[in-house]
Amino acid sequence: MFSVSARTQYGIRALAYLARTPGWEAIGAQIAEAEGISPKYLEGILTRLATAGLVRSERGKNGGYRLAKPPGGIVMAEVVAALDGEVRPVDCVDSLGICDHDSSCRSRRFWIGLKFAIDEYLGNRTLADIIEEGADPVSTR
Amino acid sequence: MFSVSARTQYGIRALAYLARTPGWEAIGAQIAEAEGISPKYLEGILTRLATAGLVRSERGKNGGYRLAKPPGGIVMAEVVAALDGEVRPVDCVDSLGICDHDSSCRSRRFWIGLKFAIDEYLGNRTLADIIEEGADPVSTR
DNA sequence: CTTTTTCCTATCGGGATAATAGGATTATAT
DNA sequence: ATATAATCCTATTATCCCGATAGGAAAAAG
Repeated sequence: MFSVSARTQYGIRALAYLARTPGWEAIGAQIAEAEGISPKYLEGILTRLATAGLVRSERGKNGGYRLAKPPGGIVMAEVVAALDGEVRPVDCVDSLGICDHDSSCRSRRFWIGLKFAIDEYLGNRTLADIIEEGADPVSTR
Repeated sequence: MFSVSARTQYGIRALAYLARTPGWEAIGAQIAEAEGISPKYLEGILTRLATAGLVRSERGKNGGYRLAKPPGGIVMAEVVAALDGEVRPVDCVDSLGICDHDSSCRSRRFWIGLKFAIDEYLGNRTLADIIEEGADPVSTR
């Protein structure tokens, strides 16, 4: 339940690799090789991350990918949204009129509450929390 | 992302129906009819809920299903686990040795943290929170 | 012993995911 | 210019899971 796609896991690995790399830049093949990800599949992942503004890409010789911001500015909620879409336990979380029991639906509020809980967690962690050594992420709050 | 299966949504509807029913008992066909769920598919759902001890079933004439406990005792975390399994963002949350970067893996802790956040939310809501009218669930805590 | 109900097993179609392939585009360097 | 090295784009495939369906077996009541 609530399992994360390989795409998202690959994406986080790629971002973490970039964050560890001098200048935060590398070429796709290099990331794929180092992280053991299918190069062609990784391409699509990096494209999504670039579209979301988390990564910058440059084509042609001497091209490659680099983090668009420092790791502390890359919020995990954005990463997840870029790769697997917004957190949406049920379809009616953001659009009404899907079922006939409209806005008084109790379970809808239940799922919206879950969405908030997840979004709050993901919104308060950054790539820096993932790559840094030491205590648990944001344990100091 | 993090979408809930139709199975779980159906299951919650069925539980809510039982909770609203006098004596908390009804037959499968009746629930399916009232909630607009495929009867045969609902069978499997109710079987799962019965196996998990959330619902009691009785076969034969005058048989049917009933809640095994009062709605306030049916924790949503159990419901979700019975229908879609435990919350497990990544496979390595409860078993090590899946990847080679064992227990020092930072992203593993990240996902475990997310699991805890979800489990805490689901563990603090019951069926009673879903069926009752009024304010948001557990807003009084 | 008939009826009513849950239980068990098997199958099927659709959709998404992960992966692969081939080429088109862009930019650098020589 | 031209070769090279990289991202970008589009399409295809294989596989798995889910939602749904079907047919019957088992059990309990009357």
